[in-house]
Amino acid sequence: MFDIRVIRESGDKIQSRLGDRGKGIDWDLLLKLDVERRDLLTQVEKKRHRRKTVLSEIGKLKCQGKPDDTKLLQEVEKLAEEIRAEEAGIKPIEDQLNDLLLRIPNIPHETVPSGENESHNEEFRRWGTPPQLTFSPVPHVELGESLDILDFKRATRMSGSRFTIYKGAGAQLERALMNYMLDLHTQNHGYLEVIPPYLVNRAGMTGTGQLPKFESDLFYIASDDFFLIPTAEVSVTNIHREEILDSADLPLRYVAGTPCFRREAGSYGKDTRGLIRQHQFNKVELVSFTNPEESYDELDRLLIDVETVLQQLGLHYRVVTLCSGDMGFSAAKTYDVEVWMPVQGVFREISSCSNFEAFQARRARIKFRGTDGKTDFVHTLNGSGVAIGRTVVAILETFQQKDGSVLIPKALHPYMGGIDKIEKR
RNA sequence: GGAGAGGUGGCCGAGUGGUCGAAGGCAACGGUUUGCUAAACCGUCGUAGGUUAACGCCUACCGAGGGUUCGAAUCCCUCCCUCUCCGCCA
Repeated sequence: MFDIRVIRESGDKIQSRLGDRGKGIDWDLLLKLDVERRDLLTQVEKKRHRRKTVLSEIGKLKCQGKPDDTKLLQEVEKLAEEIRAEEAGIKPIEDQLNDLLLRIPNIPHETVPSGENESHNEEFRRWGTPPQLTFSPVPHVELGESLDILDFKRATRMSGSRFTIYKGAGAQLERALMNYMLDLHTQNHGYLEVIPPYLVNRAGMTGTGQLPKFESDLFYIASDDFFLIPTAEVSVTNIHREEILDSADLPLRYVAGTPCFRREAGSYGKDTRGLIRQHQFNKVELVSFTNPEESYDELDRLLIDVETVLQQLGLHYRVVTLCSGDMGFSAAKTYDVEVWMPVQGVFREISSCSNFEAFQARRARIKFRGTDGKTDFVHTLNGSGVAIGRTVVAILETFQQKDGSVLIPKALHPYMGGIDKIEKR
C-alpha cells in the first residue's frame, strides 16, 4: 500500500517504476479524491474548532450560573448540522481512496528484471546436478500408489480433487521433513518457532495483501467471517500488526510449519494429478521483520537459509530472480527456488523468498521506533523454507531406485525412526 | 450456548457530564550531580490526519459503531474482545 502523500508528490515516478504493474490504475481519480478529501477535511476541522470554542464559552457561562446565550446555542446547533453533513461527504471519498490505494501493487526493486511473464525471469544460481538414473523415472503418483504411501482416490471421494491421504512411510516422511526443517531453522538459523492461527479475519488478510484483490483465491468461512490461511506468511506477519517494535529488537525472525489452504481458482487443468498443486498442503515458512536499511541483506540471508534445506537433502535446484510481471502483488523483489523434478525434467517452484519492503507494514501498521525516537514502518520478508508436499515429490522422484523403492536422504534419517529406504510393504 | 465482570497512553492506574488528550506511578530518553554503579533532582516522553519553508498551530482518537445532550472517557443502545462461573468439549 502506498502513502497518498508520496503519490501526490512523486506520482509520476511511481507510475513509471510500476510499469506494466500500474496498468489499470486511475491515477487522476486518485489525485482528485485526495484533493477533495483534504478540502473537505480542512473545512470540517475549521468548523469543529469554532464549535469547540463556542462550547467552552457556553460551559463557562453555565458554571458561573449565568443565563443561556441563545445566540451561541443557535450557532453551535448550526455548526453541528453542517459538520455532520460534511463528515458524511468525506467518508465515501476516503473509502474509495483507500480501496484504490489497497489495489496498487508494490513497486519492483531496481534490481528486478523487467518483463511480462515467467519467461523473463533470470537464473541467479544453480546447485547440484540432475540425478543420473539408469532407468526411466516413475512419476511420484504411480510411485506413491505402488508403495502405498499416497492415496489420491480415497481423498477425492471425501473431499474432491486436489486432496491427498498420506499413509505409512509417506505420512512419516511428510512429518520428518516438517520437523527437520523446523529444527534446522530454529537451531542453526536463529528463527523463533511459532504455531499461529490457521483462520484469520479480514483485517489480517488485508494486512499482508491477499485482500481486497484476491478474495477468490481464499477459502472463506462465512459463518464467522474467517479465511483459511493460504500461507503462514499471513498469520505470522500479523503477529505484529498495529505494533511499534523496538528498533533494537530487529530483525525479528520467525518460523512456522503450518497447513496452507488455497482454492486454486483459475488453475483448472493445471497440475491436476499428484501432490504438486493441492487445496491443502504443509509448508514451513520463514518471516522476518527488519529495519529498512537491512532488508536486502536479510533477503540474501533468508535465501541462503532456504537453500541449505535443499542442499542438505541433496536436491538439485536453481534460484531465479522473478521479473516484474511474474512477481506477486505485494513483493518488491522475489527469488524463487526451483527444485529439479526428474520425471517432467523441469525445475518447479519449491520456495519463494520475497522482500515486501514497507508494503505490508504500511497496510498492517507495523512500525519500529528508532534510536532518535521517531517511528517508521518496518520491512517485512518471507520465504518458504520449504513447501513440504513438493519436497516429497522431489525426493520420491530423485531418489527412486530401479526396484521401485526410494532412498531417504541422510539428513532425514534421525527423523525417520531408523528407516533409510521406503519399500513396498 | 447461559450468567456475571471488565476493556483508558509502552506498562500499571485515577478519572461518572464542561476548564480531560486525560492525574499519579513505573519504564524509556536527555541533562545536572557523581571514582564507577546506584540514588537524587530537572526536563522530555501516545497515535494518526490536516496545515506550514520551518518553529508551530489545528482536528480526531479513552475497544468499534450509533444515540441522548448546548456539551460525553463519563449516560443509553448494538457489536467485538478479554476474564470468572456454568454447560459442552480435546
